[in-house]
Amino acid sequence: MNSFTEENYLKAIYKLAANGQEEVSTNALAEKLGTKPASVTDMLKKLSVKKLINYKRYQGVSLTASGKKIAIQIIRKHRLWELFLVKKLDFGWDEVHEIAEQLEHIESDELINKLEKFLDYPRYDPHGDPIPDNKGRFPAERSSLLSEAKGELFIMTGVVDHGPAFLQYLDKLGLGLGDEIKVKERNPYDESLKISINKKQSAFISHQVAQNILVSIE
Amino acid sequence: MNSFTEENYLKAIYKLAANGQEEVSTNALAEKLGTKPASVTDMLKKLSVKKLINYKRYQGVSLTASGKKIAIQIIRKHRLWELFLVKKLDFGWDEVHEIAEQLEHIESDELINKLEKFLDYPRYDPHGDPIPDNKGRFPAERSSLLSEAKGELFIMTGVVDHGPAFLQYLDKLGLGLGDEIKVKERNPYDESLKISINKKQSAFISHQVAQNILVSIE
DNA sequence: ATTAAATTTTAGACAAATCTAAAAATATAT
DNA sequence: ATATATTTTTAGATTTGTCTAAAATTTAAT
Repeated sequence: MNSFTEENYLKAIYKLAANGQEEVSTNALAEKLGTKPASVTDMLKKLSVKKLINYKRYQGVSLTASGKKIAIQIIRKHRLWELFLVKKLDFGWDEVHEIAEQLEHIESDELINKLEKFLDYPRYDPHGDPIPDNKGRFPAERSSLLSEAKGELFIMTGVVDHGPAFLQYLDKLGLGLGDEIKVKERNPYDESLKISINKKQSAFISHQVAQNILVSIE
Repeated sequence: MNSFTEENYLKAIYKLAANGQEEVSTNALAEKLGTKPASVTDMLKKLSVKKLINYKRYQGVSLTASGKKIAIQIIRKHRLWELFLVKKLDFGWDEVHEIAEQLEHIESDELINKLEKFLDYPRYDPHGDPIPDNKGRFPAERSSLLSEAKGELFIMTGVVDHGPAFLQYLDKLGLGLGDEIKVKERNPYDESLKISINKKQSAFISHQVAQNILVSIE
C-alpha cells in the first residue's frame, strides 16, 4: 500500500537513475516532480523508513530491490495502459500520457495481467518503449538513435522525446513506428538528413529530430 | 476538479437519495462511507461552499443540479468500466466492483466517451444497472422484482444485491442476465419459488433471493 | 586552504481529510 | 410538556504532502 505520491517518487528515481548516474540528487527529483527540494527531503525520509530507497543525507538516493520492483511495476502499468488507449480506444500517441499517468496507479495485479493478455502480451508501447513482463523483465533493447546509426536502411522502433509537439511533427511527416527509413543523404555541415519513408515520400529532418528517433539495429 | 473523496460523498448522497427520501442524513452518509458523522459534517460544509449540495445544519442534505451532474457522471464511469472489465478482460461480475471504484475517478471525458464507443454504447452494466449517456440521461426502467412480478415467464435483467456472495450463488445456480426464468411453483408459506432456467435446469429459490432478482416487465 | 556558491536539510506552518470528546439541536416518550 | 434519547455539530488534535525561510553541508573556485 503506497500512495500515488510515493509511487511517483519511486518512478521518478527509477527514471533519473536509468539515464545516467546511480545516485539521484534531491534537486533533480524536485525538478522532475515539479516540487521543492525541501518536500523531496521529507518524502525521502519516509521512503527510506519503508526501505524502498537507500538514503543518506546529502548523499543522494537510489532504489532498493523492493523499491525498484515497485517502480518497474508502475512503468509496466503505464505502458500497457498507453497501448490500450492507442490500440483499442483510438487515441493518438500524442494524447495518452496524461491519462496513463492516472491509470498507472490503479491497484490490481489481476487487472494488469488481464489487460496484458487482452493486448496479446505486447512487448512495446505506442512510443516503442519496452514493456516489462509481470516478473519485471524487460524485452531486449533493439534500437539506436537514427542520428548515430551506421547504415542506410532502418525500421523506426521508438522515440526519445515523448512530448506532443514532437509526436505531432512526426505525424505530419507521416513517420511512425514500424515505418522503413532509408537515409538518402547525410549533410555533414548540420548533420541533417534526407530520408525516404516506406519507399514513398521523402523528407528532410534536422539532427535534433534524428536524435529523437530510435531505429532497429539489425 | 474535485478530489476522490468529494466525488465519493456526492455519489453516496445520490445513491441514498435515490432509494428513499429526498434529504439525506449525516448518520446515513457516515454509515455508507465508513466514516464518522463529525467527518461528514466537515465535508458537507466544504461541498456546500462549492454549491454542490444544499445544506442547512441539522436539516440533512440534497444535491444541487451541478452536484447531481457530477454524481451521475461518476456512476456512468463506474458502470462503463465494470462492463469493460467483464466483457473485454473476462472478469466475473462478482469481481469488478472494487476495481471500478478506483477507475471511476480517472479524469478524462474523452476517455470515457471513447470507452463507451469501444463498448458499442451499452445501456446496462454487468449487473443490469442502467448506464447514463454523456448527457446524464438514463435508459428507461424495464424491470421489477421477481418476488413481486405478476406472470410466470420472465427475462432476468438485473440484481439488487451486488455483493460477491449473492452473485456467486447465482453463478452456482446457473442464473445470469438475459436468462429466461419460468416460475413453475409459488410456495405461499415462505414465498419461495420453483423455477426453470432457459427451459432447462430447475431450481428452488428463497423469497430473499427472489427479492434480489430483477426481471423484465415485458 | 579558505572563501564563495550551490545543494540539501531542518524548522515551522498550512490545507485536506480524518478522528475523539463534548456541546448543541432535534426527535421521542411518557 | 418536560425529560430522555438520538442526531448533529463544534472544538481541538492527527496525518499526509506540501511550502518558505533559515541553517547546515558539500562542491567549486581562486
